This record gives sequence, structure tokens and C-alpha cells, in this order.
Amino acid sequence: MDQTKTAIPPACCTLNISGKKQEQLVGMLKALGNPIRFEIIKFLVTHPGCITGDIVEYLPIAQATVSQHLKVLKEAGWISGIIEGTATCYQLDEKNITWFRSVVTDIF
Amino acid sequence: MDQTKTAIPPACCTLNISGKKQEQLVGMLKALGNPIRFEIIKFLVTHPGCITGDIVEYLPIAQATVSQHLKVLKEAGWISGIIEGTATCYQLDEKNITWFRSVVTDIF
DNA sequence: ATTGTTTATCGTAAAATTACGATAAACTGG
DNA sequence: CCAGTTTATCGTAATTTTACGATAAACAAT
Repeated sequence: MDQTKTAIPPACCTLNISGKKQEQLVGMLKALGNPIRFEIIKFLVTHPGCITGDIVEYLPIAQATVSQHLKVLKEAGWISGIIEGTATCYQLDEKNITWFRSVVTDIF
Repeated sequence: MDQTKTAIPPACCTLNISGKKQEQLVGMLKALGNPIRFEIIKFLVTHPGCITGDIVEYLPIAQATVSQHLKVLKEAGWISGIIEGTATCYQLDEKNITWFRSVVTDIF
């Protein structure tokens, strides 16, 4: 049969994902899809293990707001924070970020 | 000199991006970071060129809401729509999606 | 022309996000 | 113990997002 007119062209991505995996991914996308939070992640690349105060100093927003953004990033899986005395040292969650890269390259 | 204690471990990603490019990326991340919109993009992979009504039928939300999500996805660069009579045919914006994949694999 | 179909937009309500100051909690150093 | 430091959380206001029904606009078919 002639299928030249009915054949569906291959899509530029599969997006073959669902369930919990998709939820986790969408959550990470949402968290990173904010200019301030994206800057925080960028900052952590060059300043691993820095404390909240360093990020507050770097950004033009209040300490409480930075703390809130850090919470969002932590809950989405982008970062982890370890308490060091009164301070909290933040760093990229390499495990989850590796997972993110792997999933994105898989489905796109 | 002994740098064993001061050497910074290589980060799991570079996030080497800024300016308009970063803005475009963050915009695409934000748009995709929504469960409904993610489902729309997935649907378009398997139903390229489908019309708004098909998506409305597929999703459990009102037509007006779907239209609004489609607008967000279009403005972010994920999809394009061409008017076909009274209907509008939507499809993935392959050029932008290719750009997205390229940028993400570059910086992650 | 009239009727029916399809979709975007408008107006609006509810919910979520973002931001801030103030405060509390936890630790450090004297 | 007390004063200082750091950060998370609380309360709240402003903004944005999400959702819906109603309507308008653009086209189809009779």
C-alpha cells in the first residue's frame, strides 16, 4: 500500500516518560524555571558548599526570600544542605542532577 | 604547594549560560514545569498536527484553559499553531526543541 | 443569509507563588 | 550566662497562575 501520505514523520523527541518519574522531572523543571532559582544553581556551581549568607549577599533579594527559594530547590532535588554550626552549607545534589541529565537526554 | 585541601571538586554541570539565552531557557523550563502542559507536549509527540479540540477531548479541563496553556507553550517556544479553517493545528516547534536539547546537554 | 463548528479572548474567582519584615531557634565566643 | 551570628519559619501583602463560563470572531455548509 502507498503510505506516502499517511506516514507520520518521526518527532524530534520521544518524551517517553510517565508516572512518578514524570512527576519528579516536572517538579525539577518547575523549580528551575525561575530566574532567581536558576541564578542560585549557577552560583552553587562556582561556590560549592557556600552558606546561605553568601547567596543572600550575591542576590538582590531579602534573606527570607532566599531561604524560601533554597527550600524549593531542595524539595525539588536540585540541592542539599548540611548544617554547620549556625550556618547551612549548600551544594548541588549531584545524584539528582545526573538523573535529570540522563532523563532529559533520554526523552529529548 | 599542597592543594589537596583547597582544590575545588569539578561540578557535575557547568551551567555556563547567561543573558538572553538563559532567559529563553528559563522560560522554556517554566512553561514545561507544569503537569498539564507537559501532558500536552507529550500528546503532540504522538499526535502531530492535531487540533485544539483533540487536546481538549484528551484532557480533563475546560476548553478555555487548554487554549490558555497552548498560548503559554507557544510563547515559550515549545509549539507552533497554524490556522486551518476554523481549527488550529498544533505541532512541536522542532527548531526550538532542538535548541533546547542542545543547550541543556551543553550546560548539564 | 443562517446555522453550526471551532477556537481565542474576556471577565473573574480561587489558588499558588513571590516577596518582605519580624521573630524564633540553634549555635559560638567571650 | 549573655551577646552576637546565622538561618528557618511565621504572618502577610502583592502578584501571578490556573481555572471556568460566556462571548466574540472566523470560517463551513446548507
